[in-house]
Amino acid sequence: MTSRSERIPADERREQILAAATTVFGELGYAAATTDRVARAAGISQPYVVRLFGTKEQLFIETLRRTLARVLSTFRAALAEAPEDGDAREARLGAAYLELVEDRGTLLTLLHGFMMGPDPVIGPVARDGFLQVFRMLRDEAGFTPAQIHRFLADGMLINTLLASGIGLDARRDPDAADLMDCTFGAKVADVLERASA
Amino acid sequence: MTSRSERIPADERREQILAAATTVFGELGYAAATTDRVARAAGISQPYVVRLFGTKEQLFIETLRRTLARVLSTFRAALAEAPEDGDAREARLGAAYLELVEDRGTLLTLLHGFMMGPDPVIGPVARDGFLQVFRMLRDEAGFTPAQIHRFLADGMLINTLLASGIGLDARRDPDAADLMDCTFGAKVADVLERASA
DNA sequence: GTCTATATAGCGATAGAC
DNA sequence: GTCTATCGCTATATAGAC
Repeated sequence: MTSRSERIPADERREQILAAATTVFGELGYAAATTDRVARAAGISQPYVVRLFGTKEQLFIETLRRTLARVLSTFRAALAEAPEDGDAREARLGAAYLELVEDRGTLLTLLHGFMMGPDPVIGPVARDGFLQVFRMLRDEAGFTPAQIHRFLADGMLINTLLASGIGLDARRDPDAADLMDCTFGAKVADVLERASA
Repeated sequence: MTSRSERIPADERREQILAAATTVFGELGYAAATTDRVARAAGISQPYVVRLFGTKEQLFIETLRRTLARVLSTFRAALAEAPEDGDAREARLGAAYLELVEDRGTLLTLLHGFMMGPDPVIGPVARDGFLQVFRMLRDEAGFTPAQIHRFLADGMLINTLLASGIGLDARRDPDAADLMDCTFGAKVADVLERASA
């Protein structure tokens, strides 16, 4: 536990920072997150974060790209071991989505990116990411339009429930518990509740 | 076009500011929005905005409350003129949601509120708003759990598409157009596209 | 590869005049 | 009821030492 950080290869350090950034951006969003909080989460100084990524904006964009890559590779891994049957593939991808919920920061960073549509530089990057997911569902998963609709809509609802932290109220508030139950059933509600902690 | 604003009753002025704030917060989110931008949008000075609402945080909370009230009253108006049949009521509420899309700021401010779950003061307010919508669907609209699920999931997907501004790409990018089409069909895609401008 | 020190800018909030 | 002036804080980014 030295105050000065150990000397580490830049590549590895970048990865540590991106992991920390995923948590911080996911929690607070782009504007409210500070490079200093990312630095602390990564155990280094604030100027060094800026040094390695140029600007906060660049750091966010690379974080977005990283989270998107993680999402796509998780889906592709799920598809690789899924049967040909359409319904079974849909169920398998749904399960893959729940795996992603466990990481929390990944889905929340992505959602915060989508919310930045009006930003002239981040907006286009986020939209491109959205389209990559869409193309994967259409071309690689072979989903029908109805399946694509369901998958994206359910995904966005899960994202929002996760972001709002309603899962935390579920223990105290019967309505909150009922909401979680109505929308995704007890099993998924449980995953969301744990991920909200 | 005087540089100094006209003298107006505080109640009216508050309403102007809240309307401006709905646009600004919806566009930029809580953290990126500034009280100065809200002031300019309302045609008054920045300190006066703070004077009338105390803090930026309070302004956001009141804006959130106002947007929620608008959403609930729009839904209730739709239900009042809807038949008893469950499917027809669902369709009528869906149409009401599309009316809300026209205003853009309303739904986006609400969504930005949901994203602030971790914030110790705004988070609880946002979650409470979410639960109010849920209770309305369950107790007043009489929706089944499956209907509640569909309605909320579709709503969140619409919100996200709206926030990301993907509708704007649809003219240039065939995939973006296909995405809008797959998820909600040509008619809704058109509403979303116009609202993104 | 990493830090300390600091320049610089933007924003929320206060004071006080009109 | 509304403004101008301004304080004080926070945050990004730079400079330069080690």
